[in-house]
Amino acid sequence: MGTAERKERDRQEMRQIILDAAQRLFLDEGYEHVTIRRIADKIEYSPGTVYLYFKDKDEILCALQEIGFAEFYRRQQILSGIKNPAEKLRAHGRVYIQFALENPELYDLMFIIRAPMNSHPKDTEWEIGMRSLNVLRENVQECMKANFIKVGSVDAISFGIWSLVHGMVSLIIRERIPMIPAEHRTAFVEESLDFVLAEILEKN
Amino acid sequence: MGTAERKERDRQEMRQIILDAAQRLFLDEGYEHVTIRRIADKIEYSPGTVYLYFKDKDEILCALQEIGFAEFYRRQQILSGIKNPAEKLRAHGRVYIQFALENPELYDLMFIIRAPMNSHPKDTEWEIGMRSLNVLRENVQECMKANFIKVGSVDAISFGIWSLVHGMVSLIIRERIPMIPAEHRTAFVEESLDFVLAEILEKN
Amino acid sequence: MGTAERKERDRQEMRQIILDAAQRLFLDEGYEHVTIRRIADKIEYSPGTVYLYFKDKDEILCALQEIGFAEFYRRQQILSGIKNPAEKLRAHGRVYIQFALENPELYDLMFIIRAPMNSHPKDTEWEIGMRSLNVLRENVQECMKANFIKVGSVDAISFGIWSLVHGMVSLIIRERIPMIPAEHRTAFVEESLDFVLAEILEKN
Amino acid sequence: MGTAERKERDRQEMRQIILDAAQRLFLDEGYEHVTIRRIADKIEYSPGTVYLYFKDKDEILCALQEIGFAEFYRRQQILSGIKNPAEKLRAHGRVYIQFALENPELYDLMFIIRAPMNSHPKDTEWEIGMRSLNVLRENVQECMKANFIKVGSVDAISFGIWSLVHGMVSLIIRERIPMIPAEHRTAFVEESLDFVLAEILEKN
DNA sequence: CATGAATGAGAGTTCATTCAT
DNA sequence: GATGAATGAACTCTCATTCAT
Repeated sequence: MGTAERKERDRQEMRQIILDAAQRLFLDEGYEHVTIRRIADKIEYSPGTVYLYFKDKDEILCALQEIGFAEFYRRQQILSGIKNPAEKLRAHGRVYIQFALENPELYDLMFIIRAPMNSHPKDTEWEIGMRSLNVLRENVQECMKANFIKVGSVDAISFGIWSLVHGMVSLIIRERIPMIPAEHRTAFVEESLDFVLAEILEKN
Repeated sequence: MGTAERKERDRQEMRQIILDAAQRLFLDEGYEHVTIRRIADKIEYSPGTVYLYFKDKDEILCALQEIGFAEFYRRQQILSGIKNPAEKLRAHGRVYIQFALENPELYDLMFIIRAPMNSHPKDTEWEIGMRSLNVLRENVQECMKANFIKVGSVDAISFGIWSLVHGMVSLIIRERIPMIPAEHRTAFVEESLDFVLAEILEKN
Repeated sequence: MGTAERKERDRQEMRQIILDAAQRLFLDEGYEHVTIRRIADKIEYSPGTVYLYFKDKDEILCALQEIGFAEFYRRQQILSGIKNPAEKLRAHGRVYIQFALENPELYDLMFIIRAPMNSHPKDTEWEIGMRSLNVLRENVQECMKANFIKVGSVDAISFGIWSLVHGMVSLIIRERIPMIPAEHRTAFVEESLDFVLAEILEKN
Repeated sequence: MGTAERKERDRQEMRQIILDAAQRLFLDEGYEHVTIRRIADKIEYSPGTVYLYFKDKDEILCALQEIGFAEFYRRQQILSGIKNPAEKLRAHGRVYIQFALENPELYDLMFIIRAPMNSHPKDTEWEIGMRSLNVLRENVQECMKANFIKVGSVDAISFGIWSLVHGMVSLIIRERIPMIPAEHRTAFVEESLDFVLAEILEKN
């Protein structure tokens, strides 16, 4: 009875092909130019075919978002090996930045794009986003317990740190920092991050 | 030769009228609902007329960006009255946030939107943006001179602070923080900002 | 040669399954939502399969019409138990109305919809419809014989009565009588029917 | 200042051209085949142009309905010259039938089509329809006052008469009476109508 | 026999832009 | 200088139907 399985696998493959095409279009032409037609053209199928695999445009975007969130969460998990919470927080920041700059189009979709969570998700969708935020909150909490951070509320601090890294990568992704040559980007960004985190994390 | 001058002045007036209408539409209906037709309707001219004053839609958006940058710069200038550089930096952050949250669509256009500077100047445009960044850099430099900040490069620190505030407001504007109820927003944001700046600015 | 017979019987069974599903869709979702895909989904076959049993969508609609006519004819037959022709005529009207209001989408298909008998028989089809009309004609004829109706041609009278009930139910089905609240519908319709029939059927 | 007027007149002319094309399409191809694109093709304009004169497809249908209701009402008004209410009622029926058979596509739109009064009208629209119904009700009332009709409620009787004529014409328009050759249609229909009305209207 | 992936045509609608007046 | 009617290309989405497997 491998038939049903094969069918399902084929289906998933086709979904993936569509998602890949959509993602490419994001990179090449930007969010607002991603249309069902263009996706269909890119994969050399008819527009109708896309609808066999995705209910509508939103579903495609949501699927891409989920892929992004899953990958980001996966990267966060690796951090759990780091015992020192301050060190972990610094690594956290670098992981965030690295993820964003390696997958700018996914990051854009997840955190920048004008939310396409019109119809269905809102909950399921963001739950998965919240999961990642919670990992950060826990990290901050550990830092507080270990006295690396002595004042402030967990939420405010977490939001601050998140904003810091989000601000950096979104200025880069949306090309608002022409002053930094591309080749120094990562170094520059990490310097900024290190500076702020160094100030926040007191030597105890 | 007053005729040519008058003509030019009339022309500028009309451009302003169009830009005002466009800006109102931004505020009232959001970026994606701004169409040439709607702008024309609002000023009670025909769509064709708009094209007599602006080459295309992009040119209107760019002009609006400039208006935004000018207004933001104006607000920054007020800060020059504050003598204590640390205090000034804190005020700087609040001014930034206030500007963004009061003019979310304009802010979006200036700092978030996928740049519509496709066919247009790219440089002229950003010069004006850089001017504002420089005001921040100077403020940071003052803080370093006055020993409020003891380590780090001016550029990295400036970028960090900018990223922090940009990150906060852009997460809010693009609705990525469902966890904060709208009424606590400003307080929460300022708490985060104060926390980070307090850590950065050492008591000397 | 039982094989051929079995095949034919299987074929008829499958046709019936498809028609049942189609009819359910009619009732549940209305004419315009009946698509081949939905029918196929409902019976858990593929769209292609439907085409093995029916040439096209029209053929399904025609088959449904026939089912409708058969059911209506069946209901008419029950009337033959009523001996008094005047009484029978009144019952006839009520049966008609009841059938229509109980199966509005089917009735619509049979008597209102722009005929889907485009490519199809036109005659075979309507023969079966005529059969029902003839039952009415006979009833009218009986009434004339029994002196309940004293003047007029059978055809004109039959057409008049048919038009009356068809007019009532089709105004209702196509929602052209906002003035009657739904709960009084049946009562109101029967009042109208009784009035007209009372006038037509003289007390002899 | 005839310019504004001319503009308005041109506009109305274009609307009329569109409406005429739509009406033709109704006749030639039936309601469900009337599409914006086909209308545009027929008048040799682009689809977008149609939207300059009508908000959406519904508005076109509603405009046609209104035209139909207006014309029908106009014809009803002529009846007011007839003093004898019984005679007037008979004329009323003939006017109704004549209007329907002379303008089958309009009639279809007004009374048969699955109501397209989705969004806006419902009220404005049917008010105008009700106006015509009221003319009938008044006629019936006059008949009752003058003792041509001795029993029954005005509403039930009016509904009965309306249903009768509506039933006749809609069976014809939707081609459910293949048994009558087209050339005898009017005569046959009037015979039926006269029969029923004769029974209803007692000689007093 | 049955599948179901794929299509092609077409639905309604929107909008930046042009051009004859 | 201003008009505004008109366009053409684009959009998302639906569906009857076909055909290789």
